[in-house]
Amino acid sequence: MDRAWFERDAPVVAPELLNKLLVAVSPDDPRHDRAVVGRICEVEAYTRDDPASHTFRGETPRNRVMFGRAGHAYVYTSYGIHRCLNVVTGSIGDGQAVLIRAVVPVGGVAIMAERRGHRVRRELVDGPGKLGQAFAVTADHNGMDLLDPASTLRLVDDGTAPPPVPTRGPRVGITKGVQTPWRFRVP
DNA sequence: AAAGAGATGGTCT
DNA sequence: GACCATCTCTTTT
Repeated sequence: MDRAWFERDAPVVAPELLNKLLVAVSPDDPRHDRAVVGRICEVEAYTRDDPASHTFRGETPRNRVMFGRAGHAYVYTSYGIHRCLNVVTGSIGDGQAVLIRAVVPVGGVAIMAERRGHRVRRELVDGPGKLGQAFAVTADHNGMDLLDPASTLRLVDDGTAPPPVPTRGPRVGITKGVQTPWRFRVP
């Protein structure tokens, strides 16, 4: 995946990010080979001139990386509890990103279950906070280059095409910009 | 099956 | 001091 691929507007990148792979490894974990893999099945786009976006009111210490290089991770803490993962898009200074809301587990399922309190497979990674748990996303991942094969958290294209007609609808969990249909899912 | 509330802490006003 | 890009558990139909 070329970085230029991500240097387009978030609403364009978002639907095309569907069916790409998210891979996380935990090198610090004493156990061997703790890789977790999921196929992205739900995303949301957030842009600068978007009242629901963290960048709507300009650059702050928190949203700094959203104004940085495309393909990097923007991790924020939601409701003081959850870590949510975004991929920065657009050009430097644009302040856009795509929130990864859900994946289909395809590898390391036992590890995800362990981190998630042994729930049924369907409930392992079907929300942004749950994804943060299952992939062990932390503030340390903020600003990480998701396109670097050496990164412990990265995006991979295994050749699977995005859905030709993704399910599209309003974003969830927001109070402003509710009408903008920038939530995309694999049908 | 659906609806409600508490948890919990950083960020911004 | 208010507001969250959420989740889980409990209570109510």
